[in-house]
Amino acid sequence: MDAIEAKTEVSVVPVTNTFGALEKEITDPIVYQLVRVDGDGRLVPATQDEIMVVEDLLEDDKCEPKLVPDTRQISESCITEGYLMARNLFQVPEEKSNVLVDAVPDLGNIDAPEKVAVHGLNPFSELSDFDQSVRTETCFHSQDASNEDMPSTSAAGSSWKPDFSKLEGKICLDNLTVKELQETFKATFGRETSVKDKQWLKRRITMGLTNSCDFSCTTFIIRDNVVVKNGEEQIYHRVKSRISADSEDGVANSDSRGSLGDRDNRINDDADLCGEDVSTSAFESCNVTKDLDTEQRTAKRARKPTKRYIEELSELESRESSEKLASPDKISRYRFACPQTHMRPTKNVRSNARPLVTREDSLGGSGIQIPFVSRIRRSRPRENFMPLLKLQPCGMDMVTRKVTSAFDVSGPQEDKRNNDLIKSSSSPGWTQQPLIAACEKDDHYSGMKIVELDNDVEPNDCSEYNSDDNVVTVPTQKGGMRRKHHRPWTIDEVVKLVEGVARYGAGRWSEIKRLAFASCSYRTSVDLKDKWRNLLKASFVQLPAEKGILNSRKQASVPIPAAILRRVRELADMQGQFPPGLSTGKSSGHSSSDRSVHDARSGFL
DNA sequence: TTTAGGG
DNA sequence: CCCTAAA
Repeated sequence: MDAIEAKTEVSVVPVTNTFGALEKEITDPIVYQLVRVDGDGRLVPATQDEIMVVEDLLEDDKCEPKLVPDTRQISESCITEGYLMARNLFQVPEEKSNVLVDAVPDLGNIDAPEKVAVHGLNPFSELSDFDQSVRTETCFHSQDASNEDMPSTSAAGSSWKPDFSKLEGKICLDNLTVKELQETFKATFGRETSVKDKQWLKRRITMGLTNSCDFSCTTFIIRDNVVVKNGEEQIYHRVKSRISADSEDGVANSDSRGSLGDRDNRINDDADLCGEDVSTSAFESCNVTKDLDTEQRTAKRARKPTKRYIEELSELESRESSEKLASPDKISRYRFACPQTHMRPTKNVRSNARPLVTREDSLGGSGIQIPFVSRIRRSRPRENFMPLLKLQPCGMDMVTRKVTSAFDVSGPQEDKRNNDLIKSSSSPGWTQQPLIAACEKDDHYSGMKIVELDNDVEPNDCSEYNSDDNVVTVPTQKGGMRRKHHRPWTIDEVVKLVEGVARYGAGRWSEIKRLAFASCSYRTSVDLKDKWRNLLKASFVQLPAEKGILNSRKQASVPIPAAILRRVRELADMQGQFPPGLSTGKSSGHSSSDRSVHDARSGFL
């Protein structure tokens, strides 16, 4: 199980050559190669897809001194490389700060607070601002910041590692002076800083610690600008107010969501994430033997989904939300079938930021917070969606693909029902259809809204079906991009259609639809036309042999009563319609009785 | 937007 | 059923 899981992980580990280096890092003396940790611990070069995924991750961490998109991934690195975990002692080369700056060029950019302001959407900025106001008295200054400041003896150019083993008790960043913060900064990042901005320093340190592999390998965690030990955190957590706890979670999980928040400027309202999960996750992330349950919980820190993944899922859910508007009770059924996702509105502490909707996606066992991005691209979902996918079959994420296929379960069976013959109105299978259909999406549900009530014709009794008029379409993998769920025609509908044709004439499909099918919103005028065409064909095929054939062959669905077919042909004959190629002598041998009835009725034609 | 016809 | 041209 772990092996399987490991295969899907992508790790960024330092290597000594530039083989496979990401383009982004070409300028960096420290080169990272993207590898995948195989089940047996081997390092497998990453595929192009994985590289793209990681590139996505790196994009958001541009200003990060270290490439730590995910502690879990790093934990793999720890396992693989060993030295990462073993290395506890480190020295800050005080006079080598320039070298280090070179080694981590981006760090120079973040030195100035203004630079952060440019990036602006830093989750920690909100957190620290926020935390200050809710800071509790339990935060005490038990350590001198100089404890973190190590003597510097390391050689030039050697990779620097922070020493968290020196951390004992708690350190409340809020209580530190600027100087202490600067020293803490140095201990954390291994370089000096001249920034006087306490806020910025705290943010930086918090972020650095949170994103640090070495730190996550310790039993320390960060809570509310306070570095605490794992055990003590429990006690600490108890005295925290609820609202504060929310923000804490945001901090503790920021390595998995920080980049998201970075972009979206939000704070997660992680009400259901208990403190225990948070406190243990950091420790367990470096545990080699992880049972599945642990995996699930630590999955909170799983890798950030790709943009495309976010987009695709959001598109699905945007349709879900649309459907919610159209029919509130539909959503519950949909949920029943697809309980894995749920929307979660979150409030933003910042006044200048709009509330952002995220949802927790537990697909693939990873409860990743995914921002809900609404696609403003088009009013209607792209129709030629599948052709695009065909051009790029790898377009969808695996997870997304699973989602789509889940919607698609009814696809193969569809063809069985997809015949021109009409089911009897008492078809028992249909009443259960909505359960399946509820899981599918409809772009044309707008048709349901337009229910015209000028039903001056007859009391349409297709009402037994329009109670749940699921006009649903489903994006299919192959073939058509989306297909309306085949809705078998009932005899009632056929009769209405025939009568409608008789009254208004074949071709007036709009009229017939509006007047005779007012309550059957799922039948479009085109549907009527198509059905009539089929009826016509059927009638002319069956009529020559007529009466004998009707029920002789067992059809999957109930055949159209001969009487109806007869009338169809009469109408067709009368209106000059006849199936092309099947000329049965349009005005020749008819039963005169039928014709007379017909004449009387369609006199206005 | 509706109709007609092909797929 | 879907798509599209044509009106």
